[in-house]
Amino acid sequence: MMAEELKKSATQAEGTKVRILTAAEHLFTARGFAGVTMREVARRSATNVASAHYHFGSKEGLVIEMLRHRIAPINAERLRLLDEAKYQSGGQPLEPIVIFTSLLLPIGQAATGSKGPDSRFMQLVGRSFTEPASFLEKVHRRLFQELSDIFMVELRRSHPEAQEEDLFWNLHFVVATMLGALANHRRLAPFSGGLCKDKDVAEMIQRLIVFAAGGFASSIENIKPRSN
Amino acid sequence: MMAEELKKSATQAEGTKVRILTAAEHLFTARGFAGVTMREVARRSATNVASAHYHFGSKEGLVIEMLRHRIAPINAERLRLLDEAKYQSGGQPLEPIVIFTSLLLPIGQAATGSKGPDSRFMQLVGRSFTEPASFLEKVHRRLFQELSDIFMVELRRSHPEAQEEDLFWNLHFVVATMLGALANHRRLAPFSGGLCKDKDVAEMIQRLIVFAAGGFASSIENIKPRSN
DNA sequence: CCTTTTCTTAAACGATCGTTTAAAAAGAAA
DNA sequence: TTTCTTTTTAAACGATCGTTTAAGAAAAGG
Repeated sequence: MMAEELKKSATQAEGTKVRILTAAEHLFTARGFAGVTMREVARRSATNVASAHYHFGSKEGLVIEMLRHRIAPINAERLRLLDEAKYQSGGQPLEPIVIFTSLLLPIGQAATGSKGPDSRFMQLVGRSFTEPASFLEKVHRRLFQELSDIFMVELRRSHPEAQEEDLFWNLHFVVATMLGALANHRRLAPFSGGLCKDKDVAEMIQRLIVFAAGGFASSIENIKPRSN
Repeated sequence: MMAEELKKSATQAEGTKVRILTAAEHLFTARGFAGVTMREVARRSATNVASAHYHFGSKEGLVIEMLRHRIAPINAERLRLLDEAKYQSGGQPLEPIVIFTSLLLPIGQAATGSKGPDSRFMQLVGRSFTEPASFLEKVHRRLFQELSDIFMVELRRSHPEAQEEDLFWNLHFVVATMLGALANHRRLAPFSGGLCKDKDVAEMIQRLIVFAAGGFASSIENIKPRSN
């Protein structure tokens, strides 16, 4: 190989990796990690089973890379929105609803991508938290620990008098609400008798932000009333 | 067989069914539906693979029966608490937090069962909503449709002026929060740096009820302010 | 050109899956 | 006991899994 590691290396084989990743994403989304075989991934990406092992080492490696490949841009957008809000507030603590908007909006945008309503990918992300596969814990820590810390700092700035424990619990609940709503939406919507439409993910995100901010405010205030 | 179908039939074989169900619950909880083999269930329950097929027909049948066997009592307790609240209110519409307490408390009690903190079973319930297996949708409808309708009636009585769509969306979010919090707790708690303890499920449920009620109230009021 | 590394492929390996078969064991009814 | 049904068991069936091997094709470097 050439010594210039910095070059994009979009030369060859990179196309194969992307094809495999895309096929894997669609298949894992539809049928789960354990429900998809490497042979199906190979067939859908028009490659070979050994090729996927060559590029990703194992099925686990493929799952990890697929998640990272998709989630990293979403997290980048989250941090961008948060920085933007911090800049606009001019050093003042952010309102919780602004913080949660930065956290929730990008995942909604990702769910309403150009290529149709691929809201099912959100089900895959939610699933990655409930799947028993232990190797996912490392992925989650690598993908979300830093993000969690950064948002926690803003939450603390907006509620300097709150107990650390309460802030954690309620951020925890906000994330759980987001994961639960996005992951379970397709299964929960039918219970509304068709009133919760499957398509309009954007509307759901807006409602979700209001709900999460309301739950957070209610909990913080009920436990330790604001004094300022 | 005898003609008395009403007899409890606790005679024989019933013990085998229970042993298989218990073993299946523990294994499915630890490693998911696709991650557990019928041979493992047979070994753990000290039976034979063919025995499980004799009693439950298939692996799907075993999963369905295991879920029903566990969730049915929880739903019964939910309805009992709701009836009790309705009786005590004397015909007055119930406060949303009372409705949500009836909905959320029983699942917390089930998670703090006598045999140690089997909070992992809640992860299994949450997983059953994100798993791709389509046969689960029928189970969910059978187990939760009636419950959903009953709780929806009480929500409507407590908010007669709200739009049907808004009520559905926010009940939807409450359930999603519950599922998300219970299912993801073990994966989310580490992000708090150990502040969210794994053991105290009861405390989490109490916080969850406050959070859910607050989110619900905030959403309903923001969309259509109460006039009475 | 030739050499070396990177990538792709067909074929096979060993293991394990859900399910079924057929016969023996256990229980209930007579 | 004898007869009939219900339950348990060992063994096997056919299919499919993730992974590896080994050889060839393609690309890169000289």
